[in-house]
Amino acid sequence: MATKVTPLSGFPELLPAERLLELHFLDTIREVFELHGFTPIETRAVEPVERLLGQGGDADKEIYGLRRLAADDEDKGAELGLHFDLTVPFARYVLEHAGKLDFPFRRYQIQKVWRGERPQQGRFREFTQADIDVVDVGALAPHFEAEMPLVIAEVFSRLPVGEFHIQVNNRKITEGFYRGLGLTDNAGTLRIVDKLDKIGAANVRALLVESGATEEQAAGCLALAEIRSDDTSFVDQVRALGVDHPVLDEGLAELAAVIETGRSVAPGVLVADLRIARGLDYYTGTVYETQLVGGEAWGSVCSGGRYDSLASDGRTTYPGVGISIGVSRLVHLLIDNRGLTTSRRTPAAVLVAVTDEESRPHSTAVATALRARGIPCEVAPKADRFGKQIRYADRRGIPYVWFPGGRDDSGERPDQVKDIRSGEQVEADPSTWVCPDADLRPAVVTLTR
RNA sequence: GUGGGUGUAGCUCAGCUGGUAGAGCGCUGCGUUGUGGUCGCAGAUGUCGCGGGUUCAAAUCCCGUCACUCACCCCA
Repeated sequence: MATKVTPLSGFPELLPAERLLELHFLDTIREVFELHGFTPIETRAVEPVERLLGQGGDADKEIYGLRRLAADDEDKGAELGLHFDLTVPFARYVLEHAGKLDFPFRRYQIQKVWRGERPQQGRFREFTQADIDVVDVGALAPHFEAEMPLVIAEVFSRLPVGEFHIQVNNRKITEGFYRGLGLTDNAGTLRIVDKLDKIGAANVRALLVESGATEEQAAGCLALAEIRSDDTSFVDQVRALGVDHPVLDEGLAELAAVIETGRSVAPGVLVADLRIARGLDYYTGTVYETQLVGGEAWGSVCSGGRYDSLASDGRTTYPGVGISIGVSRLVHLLIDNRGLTTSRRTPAAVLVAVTDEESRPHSTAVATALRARGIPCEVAPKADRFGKQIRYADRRGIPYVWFPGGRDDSGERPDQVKDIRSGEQVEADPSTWVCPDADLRPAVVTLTR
């Protein structure tokens, strides 16, 4: 069947060089997560739809349903859906395996997730997230809320992402403030205020009034949303607005603690920003959002928050806090906007040339010797003219070509290896030859355009 | 789901008010009997998204459809 192949919207695929770049990111993320003692798990791709919809029950989460094509109408069973994040499956996992886990339980999880929303720049239907979470039994110590973004900051400091800001807010601040103002539709208000960056203060004010707020209440919401600071001075700024509510007090204290810890451990990374509201609806306290400086149009590349009642079996509640790197969005942003890629489109550092098919075993032996010492290499597929074999390497970005020696009229000739970037060619022995560490793996590079 | 834009060579695109398909890059070969990149010469490649309509004639005009894309919603 010769059907035309076309891309599937929202299901991106990378070419080899970019996939190598993504793997570099994934390797770095995993390494830092493990350095911080997070333990790996993987959950199945599907959950019962009922669980995915959760307590909220709002069906507009754009969940992909799953069913057997051969299933007939009677064959109902549990309805399954692909998970749309890693936190909900994790909460279920904790409940299911609580008896065998050690609390507080720190885990990391790097997997694909699916959302049926309309794709756009940086928004896919299938994408990879890298999550860390900590859950405990009954109560969760607040210092974990400061730890999460600091781990992320360490990940990002090892990746070529440039400058970034992790913005932190606390849902109790907005909720307490709105209630103190006399506004009851917390989620609705938050949603409108969240558009501030996009549509401006005047439009937000108009929308708030349209939704039933008074001019004074709208002004209050905007004033709160304007507040941001990289220290705890935001507390006084909020106090100055003259709104009082016990939930607001709680939120201010919690956020102040997070910012204070952040300041002492990694100055300049965390910013209290009282306008940020995004994130899933199960967050109950601290929420995080991360923007790359210059990449604001792509939205947050890393978000999360604290959830107090996501995992509960009725008797025991396991509160948690977590944060998730949007690996696909981050990598695509850097590829598309900053021309990031890798120095070659294969892991191979060396191409071992083949003189003629009779001597292919010699070339294979060279490759085996190199691999034994951790040097990635491949043997030329065809005993072409050396010019063509060099071009084969050049196309792929392989930096070295190995020429096997042998016997000719002038006697025994040693192996030689050529750096095809500089043209330098030297005699070499496959059991001792080394290349600079920088050449061993594909390097991250920026395309000059 | 709603609204806008776009579908022509592997890629980026040109092709006016209809006259039978082009450029650049890339690719293949040769100059260069085993050492590439530059340069020169030669060459290959298209159901012009799909279906229908108008017409002597459609990539071009009309209708439909599909896909991609941007925005809204929502979010990594």
